[in-house]
Amino acid sequence: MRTLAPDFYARPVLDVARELIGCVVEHDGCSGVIVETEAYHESEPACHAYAGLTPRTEVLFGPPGLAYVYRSYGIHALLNAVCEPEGVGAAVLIRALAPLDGIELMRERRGLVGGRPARDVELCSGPGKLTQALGIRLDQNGASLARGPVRIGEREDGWREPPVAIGPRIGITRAIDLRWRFCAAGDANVSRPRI
DNA sequence: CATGGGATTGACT
DNA sequence: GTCAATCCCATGC
Repeated sequence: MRTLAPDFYARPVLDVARELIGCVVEHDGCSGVIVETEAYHESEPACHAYAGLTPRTEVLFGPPGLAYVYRSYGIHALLNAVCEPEGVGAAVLIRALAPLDGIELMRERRGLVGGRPARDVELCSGPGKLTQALGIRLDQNGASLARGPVRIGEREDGWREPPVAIGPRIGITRAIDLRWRFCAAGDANVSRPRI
């Protein structure tokens, strides 16, 4: 896989969020196609960087192309790609994948869902699910997305990106009017609520 | 130093 | 539809 260079991320976060749809995330024997993203920027209060430069947000303000991984609700690790030039706090949250390789390993990592093994569409259809399925943990915070262990790259098999649907971001309480969520239209792996 | 909220999920009514 | 699980860290006293 040809991984995306830091230049790709050193641009307006909305452009990167849209263009990451259709790219591939790879980690520890598993991979999937990105079908849902959200953009976050220091200028709006739903972004962690809105609070300024703190130990928590240090990576967000760092160079583009790094992984920003943080714990959500005390339980889930959420994967973001740091964007915009160094010094600007912005990132794209990876919210859902279409499973590609290592599906049985993903199923093992996801464990039982409703008392039975997860169906394919339950493996990566949410930001906490996909990190669990790929084995991405907090210790990957600050790592390079070009060099790994978590890598993001372009597909080389001629797959065409579907139309992208746009809507408001999910699960936040502030800046809920911004339509900064991007989904591969009609893809079954997009999390709820669907646009 | 204590407290409280959050970019979620899964189980249950 | 409701609700608990559970951790990091920002905030305030």
